[in-house]
Amino acid sequence: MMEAVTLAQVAREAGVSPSTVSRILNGTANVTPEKRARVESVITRLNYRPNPQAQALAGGRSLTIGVITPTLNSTFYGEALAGIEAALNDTPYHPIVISGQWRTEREQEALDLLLARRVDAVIMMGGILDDQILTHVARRVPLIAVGRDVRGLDHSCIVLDNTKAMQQVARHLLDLGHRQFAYISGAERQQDAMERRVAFLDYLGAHGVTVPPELIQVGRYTEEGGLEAAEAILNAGVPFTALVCANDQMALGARLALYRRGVNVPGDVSLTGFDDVFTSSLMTPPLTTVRQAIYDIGLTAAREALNLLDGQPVVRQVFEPELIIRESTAPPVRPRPEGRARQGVKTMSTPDG
Amino acid sequence: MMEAVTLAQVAREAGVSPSTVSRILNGTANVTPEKRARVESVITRLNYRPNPQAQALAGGRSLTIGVITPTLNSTFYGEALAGIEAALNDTPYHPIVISGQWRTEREQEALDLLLARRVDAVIMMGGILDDQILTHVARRVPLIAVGRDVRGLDHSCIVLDNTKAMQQVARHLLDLGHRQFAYISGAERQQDAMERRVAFLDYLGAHGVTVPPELIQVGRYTEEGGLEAAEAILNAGVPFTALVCANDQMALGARLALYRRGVNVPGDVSLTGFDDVFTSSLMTPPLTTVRQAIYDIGLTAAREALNLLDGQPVVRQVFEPELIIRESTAPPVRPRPEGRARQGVKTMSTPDG
DNA sequence: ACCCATTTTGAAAGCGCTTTCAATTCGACC
DNA sequence: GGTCGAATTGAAAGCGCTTTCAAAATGGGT
Repeated sequence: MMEAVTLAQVAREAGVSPSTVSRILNGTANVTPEKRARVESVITRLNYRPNPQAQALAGGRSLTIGVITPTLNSTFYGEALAGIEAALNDTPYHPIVISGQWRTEREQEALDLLLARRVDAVIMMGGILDDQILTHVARRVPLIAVGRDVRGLDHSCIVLDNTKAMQQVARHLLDLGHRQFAYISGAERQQDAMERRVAFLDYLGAHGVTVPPELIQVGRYTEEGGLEAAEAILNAGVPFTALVCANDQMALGARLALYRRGVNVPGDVSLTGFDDVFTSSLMTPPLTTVRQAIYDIGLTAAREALNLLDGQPVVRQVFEPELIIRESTAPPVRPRPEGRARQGVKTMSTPDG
Repeated sequence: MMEAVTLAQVAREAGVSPSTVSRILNGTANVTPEKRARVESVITRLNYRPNPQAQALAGGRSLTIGVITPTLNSTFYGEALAGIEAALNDTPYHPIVISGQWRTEREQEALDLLLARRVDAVIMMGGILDDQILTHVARRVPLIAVGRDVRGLDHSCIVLDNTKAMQQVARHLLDLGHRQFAYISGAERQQDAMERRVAFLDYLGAHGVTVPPELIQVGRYTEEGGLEAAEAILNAGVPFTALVCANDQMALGARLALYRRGVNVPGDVSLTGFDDVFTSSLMTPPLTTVRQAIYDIGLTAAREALNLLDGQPVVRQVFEPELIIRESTAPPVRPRPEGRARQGVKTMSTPDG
């Protein structure tokens, strides 16, 4: 709808060859200051902006970085995206985001699409695609994995120390005096879900506490999943004083389940999450959780991707978790006799005293 | 890192000219079935995928659609993005998203970037950029505005009937018996924030109810803003039984402020939001709000953009709001004597209060 | 069988840029 | 002042595709 200015026009206008303009644009070679000034003034006068498609074609680089996120409408991954965007902001690169929907075939499609688009690098956030496929892709294009370990791509992984994180949660609750726990896990095929569950149960075990199998439920990392899992746990009829969730979203769902049963948080049950999604600080009560510096993780991921592109060495990054204690956890106060609760309300009972 | 297959290779392999392959790819002209079959088999055998950059350069279209969203980590806009992604999914087009951060200069940058990237169309979600700038841009590239009216671009706007929506909220609360209201507004420079506030106050006024100015606060559409606004309202010392928020995010913040003051929802105060963000159904208590079919709005926006690209006529779309009554609203039971709220006491409301 | 109007096809010219490669200019030095 | 190496510049060949344009193949009619 409007003729765009081309490099050739700039060159003509400035009385130099296209090559020279290109060199100035890319800093590829020395140019007389006088000519440089001339060209630059023409560029601003004409408001010239190089055509990325042409640059991509001629330069063999698309100047785009593909990002695969599990979902677009999540506060958690959204913040990672914000970090990536910020990191790329003053580089010539640009993110191009596709969601994988937690589905293998969708992730595969996304990957194919990105490769077809000739992205210069790929950032894979989470995801359930096989390590094997990822290592294979990594041979074609620089790849950074976020929130998961990929066998054979150790350097390009950015992960959180899930084990340490869960140990902090467990210790916090143990310190408060809790001995009866329930646990809501993420989808088991996701690596970090496994890590978190194992870390939690092991730590408890090491301190002489075991969790009854009925009180361990899978919540698929979603709010609905957390809600259903919490209901299943409440229905089990086994007493517990602390409910630990493998992420904040499930904690939110669980919170509603507890609310509906009239279970007071943290009065009757202490509740914890994982991630420190922004809205967790606004829950009623604000949620005790483990902070993942997800924005920074996104930032780092993008920077690492750029390093990879530069041929610079990258190194596996492990982010340290930070326990954020808010108001959803408290000592297990009053022992509450079984069956005392209002009608229709399943009750928790007696902490060990 | 791996030699990509080119159209020329396919042509050679299939014993036809590049032009023919191109024609088959784009359906630009008839081709003998026999040749078509031959070429297609070669394409699948070689797993050929056209280079989008080359297509863009030669075809004059970049096959991308620029999307400007206020922020990347919002459930609300995230869902719109999901809708856009879905709509574009089986078209050759692809979204490229930039966030505007509610800042004029940032939005302008985003727009410039998209134009520099030669996007074929632009979808502008919300935003505070001048109508004038947008109409100007719209002359260069097809533009769809979401959630705002742009003077002179009526056809390309997709909006919600904010007035009707707020009237529904007001009526609902009025019907419940509320007469004393407080209101938390969005940032005033945003069009819909104005529309909602005016609609709400006017409707109330028409029914003989006025809202004291101290009970009208601006919350910038953010959670923190909502929290602060609610505190200001509580500090005003003027009694009210219903707190109406111009979006769900502010309602979430306000909820926390109420919780901290020991104000029971909906026992002491009824709370309403706007948007029906996914997590609103999981608040404690689940939030009464107005549903914007934001995913569908995203879907529609993308389709309209495609229509615009096809040169087809587009028409202004007005989405109908739907009041979603949940548990955060109830009749105003006990009149609350001034200043009764317990300092520092946190009470959860229970369902069957 | 022949002619002419259609279809189908291929050759070739770009799209806007980068990047050799070779030519030109410059400056330092003898 | 002339020579040589280094620095600067321009011509031209692509990058992988689309799209005229004209040539070749087809087929219907007589």
